[in-house]
Amino acid sequence: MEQQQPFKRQKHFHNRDSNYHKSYRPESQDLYQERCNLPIYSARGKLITEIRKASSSIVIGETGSGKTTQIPQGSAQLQYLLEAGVTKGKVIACTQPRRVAAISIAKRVSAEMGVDLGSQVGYTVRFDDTTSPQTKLKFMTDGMLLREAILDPNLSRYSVIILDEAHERTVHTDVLFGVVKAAQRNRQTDQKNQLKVVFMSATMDVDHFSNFFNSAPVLYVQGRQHPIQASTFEKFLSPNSQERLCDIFQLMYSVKPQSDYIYAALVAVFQIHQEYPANEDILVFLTGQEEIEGVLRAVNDVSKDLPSDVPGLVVYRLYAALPQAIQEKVFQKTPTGKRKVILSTNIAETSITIPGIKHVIDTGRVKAKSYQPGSGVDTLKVQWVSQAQAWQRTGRAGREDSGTCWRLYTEETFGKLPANTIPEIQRSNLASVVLQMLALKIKDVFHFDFMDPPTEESLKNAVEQLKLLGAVEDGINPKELKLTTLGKEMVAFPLDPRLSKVILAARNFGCLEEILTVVSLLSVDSVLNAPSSKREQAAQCWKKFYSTDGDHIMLLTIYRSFIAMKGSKNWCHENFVSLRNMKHAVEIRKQLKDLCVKAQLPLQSCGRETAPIRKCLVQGMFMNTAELQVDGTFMTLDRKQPVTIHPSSCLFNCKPSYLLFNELVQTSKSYIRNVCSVDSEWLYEAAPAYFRQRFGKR
DNA sequence: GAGCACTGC
Repeated sequence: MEQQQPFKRQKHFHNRDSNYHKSYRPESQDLYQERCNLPIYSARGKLITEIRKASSSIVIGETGSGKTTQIPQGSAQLQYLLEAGVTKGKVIACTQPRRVAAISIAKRVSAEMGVDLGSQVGYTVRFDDTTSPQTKLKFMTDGMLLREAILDPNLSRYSVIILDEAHERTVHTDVLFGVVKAAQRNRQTDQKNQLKVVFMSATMDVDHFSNFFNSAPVLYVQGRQHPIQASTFEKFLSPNSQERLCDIFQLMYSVKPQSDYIYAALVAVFQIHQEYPANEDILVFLTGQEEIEGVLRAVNDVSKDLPSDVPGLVVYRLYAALPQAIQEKVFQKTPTGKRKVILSTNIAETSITIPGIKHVIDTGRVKAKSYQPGSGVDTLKVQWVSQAQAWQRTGRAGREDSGTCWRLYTEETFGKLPANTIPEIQRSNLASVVLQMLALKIKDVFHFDFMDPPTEESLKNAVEQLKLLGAVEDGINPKELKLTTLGKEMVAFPLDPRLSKVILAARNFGCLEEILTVVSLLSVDSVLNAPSSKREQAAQCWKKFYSTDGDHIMLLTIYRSFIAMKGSKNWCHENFVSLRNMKHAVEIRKQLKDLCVKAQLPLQSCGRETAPIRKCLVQGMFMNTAELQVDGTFMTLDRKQPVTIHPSSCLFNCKPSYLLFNELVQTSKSYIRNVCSVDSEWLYEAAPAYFRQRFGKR
């Protein structure tokens, strides 16, 4: 029996971390028993032996199989055995796509091993590092490991690298795939310095993974215990009670296509409500804030008219922009005799786990951003989910017990959905990725060993943008690229390269203090946030922050007021400013400021002047500019695309001759957000060649 | 006159 160690409470700046741990804080005396009950526990020894034999291996197992906590621990014990010989002094890294996961798993594993968090077991995430020189097992975000790789491309501190949740295919994990493969190859010749790699994933794309990793052996971990029975529903037909006693997971498809998935979701909620015991909670997947607010009203309206003998409903919303306190309500215990209904975006797919969900309603839709390298515009559209995503949603029901999942589309439709979601790297702007790759000494980015390569056009676009910024130039070999002095400086900042350039340009305009604030606020979700019921009042209130120079100056005013009010929660509340996002901006600003000090940039202020700030923004964002037309509309300078100032901007209804914008997103129209007015002279000064070539001499 | 999903350094 192992030693028990109570959980140490760690203080985090982000209070957003707290709710995720709620479902993950078992009593320590139950810990050992809980571990023994994990599907993986009995097979653990055998798995570790297999992992020990192969230089790379792939572990496949569903969420809840225990692989995330048990494999790193098993590897750590293996490490102790090997300590004397092969891997002395080296560390085992285990990466996660999300910081909350890295933190809570580190806490869990240190408790299971009976050691203090921060001693042999620790975690490293942005703004928070609990590791120490004794740390042997380190949980971290994938982005953090990628950052470390820039300083040490062979990852020589590590003996084993475990990439967990590899099926999620974040940009960071995808780049790491190639990086660890290269590091492993480079370290192969030295017997005492070899790197072992373990990829852990849910059951998808097994062959694809194994092919990429030189036919690495695939090890399976048993997952869900409930057999799944699929059937269809006509008019929300309920399965009979006899079947339900058989511990079978019911998967239901719609017989006919649903023309209105929102209406169908509403009907499904009330059908389940009438057919199933009131203590069984429902989770509904919808696409966005507005949709969720609408369904919330509708459910509440309908439930008012329910007969008095039908149990009541308690409806909760769940989406990322929702204030923390309201998000946490989904964890509240439902009053006896009432049913909990949660209306959620795909935040509940992976990021937040709500215990006790018995029924999932899947509309089959998701709102997703897509990027076309040709157009340079991001679009935000409601799309069909992939089959893998549908299964992920299904898996949110019946985690402790059997459950049901209602797919509001036909089995035929499901069959036609793409098997997997397109990896993020194939639908993102790669400027930042390419800059990082060059810093990792990957000179030929076009032939990098990607598991699923992005299009050549997309890579070319990124290189083009970096050249425009003066970060990258052609090497001696025409196929190879190299970083310029400026490019090397830009790599230090965890920002979009355009914003890194803006920060570095501030040294020439004497306004780094202001630029740090503006860039930090541009890096977080909108700090202006109001509940829909108080929209008018909020809009009126925000007018006192407005600037005729634009949103960037408005953001600066908000930040200054926030600091003057000493970060007062009340002030935020009264002014409809998001305290959570402001705190996040403060944290980012501190990190950026530290990096500036390291880079020896002078921390100067331009006082009340705004021109230096706007000139400085132009240095990095000159390609994101629009010109006023004779008819009063705006047109982007580079692609001559008609755009509209977003109504949330303080320059909405204003007509400056030239505008700089931070974002162009197509929803119902092509909107530019976060805009400020600039002088045409500044544009030519910032990028003479670019403007001369494109628009001719004035 | 619109309403932006999610994550990360």
